[in-house]
Amino acid sequence: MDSSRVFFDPSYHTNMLFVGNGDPVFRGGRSVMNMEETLKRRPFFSSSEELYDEDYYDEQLPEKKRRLTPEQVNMLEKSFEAENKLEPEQKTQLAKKLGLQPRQVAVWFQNRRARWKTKLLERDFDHLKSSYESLLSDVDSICKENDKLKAEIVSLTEKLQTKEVAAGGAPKSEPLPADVVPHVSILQLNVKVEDRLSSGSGGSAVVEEEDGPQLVDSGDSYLPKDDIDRRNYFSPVFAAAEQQQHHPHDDGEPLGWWAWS
DNA sequence: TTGTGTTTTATTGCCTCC
DNA sequence: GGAGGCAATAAAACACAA
Repeated sequence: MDSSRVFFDPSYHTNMLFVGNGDPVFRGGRSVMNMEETLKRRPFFSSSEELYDEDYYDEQLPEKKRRLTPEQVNMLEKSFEAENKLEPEQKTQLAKKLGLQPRQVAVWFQNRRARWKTKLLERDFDHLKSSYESLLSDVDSICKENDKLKAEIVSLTEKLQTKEVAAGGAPKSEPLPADVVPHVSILQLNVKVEDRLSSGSGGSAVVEEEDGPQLVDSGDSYLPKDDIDRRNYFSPVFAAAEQQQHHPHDDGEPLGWWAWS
């Protein structure tokens, strides 16, 4: 066999290519080539029919991975942008056009969908995290406001009592029981948070997106919209709010929702 | 140059759909 | 049951700091 012969391993279902001595055509380095260079250095790319030519096969040699050229990737990206799933006919056409095996095109799309999904999940994570942080900051300011109002109530009650005593006679009004005030504030908090979730501006982009649950590239998300009570996502916030009511000066990091198991 | 972390290409095994 | 999708994973290719 000609030692300079280029072939690929059919058992691998790819066009992994090696010269006859078993060395890959481009060993090491950064094999970023344009199509012209590719065709010069990869005779197997010159005709897609050759990819199916049994004479090109040699089953005994090891296989190596081969990166796609920027041109191939560009074309695949464009196809993916148009439609992220491949019809069989489109797969065959694309494979022919790019000088690849249909299997490679399918694999590329599969991996591309996986990368896309990862990106979406990362974005959802970021949105939820910032939404959570923003809610937490609301909780903080509401708690402060609550403390202020409680102090005001105490002060006004005292003033009232003083006036009643000064006017002669026993005070008619009793101070509010201490546990009443926190309940009021939690109620306020829930109302306010719900307002944020349902209002059109200022809150998380995730919960406010108008798209349905299906995954469409611009503005889609893995977060369900209508079918799940949104408060389920934020229930730990409410719990945190209540906890903060009871232990408002606890030090240390709040336990983020992303830390749940 | 080399060690190491990341990205890309490809396989495997399981699942669903027709 | 075959085709195609996905998750998990392997391993080559690549990037980059030391």
